[in-house]
Amino acid sequence: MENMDNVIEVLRQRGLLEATTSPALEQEASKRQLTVYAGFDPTAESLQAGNLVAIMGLMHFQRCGHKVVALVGGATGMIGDPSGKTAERPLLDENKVLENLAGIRENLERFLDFAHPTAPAVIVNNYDWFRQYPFIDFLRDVGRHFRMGSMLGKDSVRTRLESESGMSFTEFSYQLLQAYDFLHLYDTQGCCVQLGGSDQWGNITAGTDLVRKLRGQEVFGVTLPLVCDRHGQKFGKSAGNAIYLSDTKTSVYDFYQYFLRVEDADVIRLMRVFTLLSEAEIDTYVAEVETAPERRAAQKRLAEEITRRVHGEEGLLRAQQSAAVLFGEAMDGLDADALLDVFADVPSCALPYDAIAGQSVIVVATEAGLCKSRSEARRLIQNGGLYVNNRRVEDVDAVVASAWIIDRRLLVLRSGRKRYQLIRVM
RNA sequence: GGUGGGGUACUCAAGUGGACAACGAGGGCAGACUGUAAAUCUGCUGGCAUAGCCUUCGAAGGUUCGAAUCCUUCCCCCACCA
Repeated sequence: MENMDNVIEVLRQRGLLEATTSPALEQEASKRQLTVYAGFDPTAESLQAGNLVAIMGLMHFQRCGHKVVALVGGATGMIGDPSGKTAERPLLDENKVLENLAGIRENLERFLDFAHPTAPAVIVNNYDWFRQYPFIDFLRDVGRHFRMGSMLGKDSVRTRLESESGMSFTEFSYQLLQAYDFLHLYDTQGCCVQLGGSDQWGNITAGTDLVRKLRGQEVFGVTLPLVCDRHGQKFGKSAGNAIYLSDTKTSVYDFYQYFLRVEDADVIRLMRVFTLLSEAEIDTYVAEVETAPERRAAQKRLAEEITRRVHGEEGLLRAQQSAAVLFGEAMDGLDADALLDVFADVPSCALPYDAIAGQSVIVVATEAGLCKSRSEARRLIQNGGLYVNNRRVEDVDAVVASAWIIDRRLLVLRSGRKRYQLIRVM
């Protein structure tokens, strides 16, 4: 073990511990190497910032010398977890799940060591053990051990039954599937801890109960707090869109910017949760936020740490360069080559020259994807929020002059103070 | 299967024959102020060739000069009963 710290204590210090099923877990954690698992839904080809909490949880376990298993819910993802949701969601099909699995593995490799000599991380897909499990057998082997009383008592079930939309049997069965996951991992991997968000409590205890009944062994559950901003909004959403870990879904630039824009009131807590910085170091940022909040030193460090972790040193550097140019000195002196280089990760699109020069700004902004519709572009200009090459567009009927196109190759559009969209001329 | 209630825009939620592209709230976007922060104030928030036109109120038909509103059938949800 590279690090003999007690993982439960570490989680507690970092504000990552919500609850455990038993205080005995803390003693176990310092006595022996445990195997812990956390589940991830393969709803997209990439995990989201919201998944970072669970990922960090696993990472701390591994750093404290424990074995970690990332379970990708190929089967359960086809069902849909009702926890924390007010409505059933669309079911995934099998091929899509397998596709997504590959992307999720890439995300996780940034945080977990899959080649560790004594405590390697592994990924499993629960579709592998559910695919061939006949329904009747499952009901006889597993279903028998679930009592209606406790199933109906779960928060996730109760709130849904009380809601207007109700709940389908499919969703109701979800807790059996997740409980069986735990049993399966206990049998095959010796897994004795499940990690999850606080909304997973019901599903986790379903698993610990099942293992106790069938194997007579105590296994543990750990829940992590739901990370919200100070307004109670779930972390990891920007304008309603999720922030993804893959640069194909969320550009490195946007990813970096998301963390850079974190409020003062949230930044320290997020640092504890999402970085490995020591408490002493974080303390220096506490002082910074107190005395010189306008420097945004803590935000910069947070964005730096997490972007480096997810996108590597290269990605971080480009995101920082882009930010320096866009929000710092004017871009006037720079030619297209320099700009394109610096803005490699800023959202951009490519359009033919004729689709830009001589076209109205409204059309170009829409074609470039900055605005969803021409009406929206028109409104944006009327509100004084549309910029071309950092110059505000005053006239709704303005036309893009060919002279605006930098080196005949690049046009910089901006909505408001901070949303940029580059157009590369083909 | 029966009875009753319900399905309206991103969400919640008004509207029960014309003044409805549809009140209000939240969210979102933009402007001012700032520190790429928060709070506050202001404007916008279906589409388009924007003083006009087109498409939308679960779906499809119908009545009417005119429907989110009335009728018919169908789909889905909720509650109680069986």
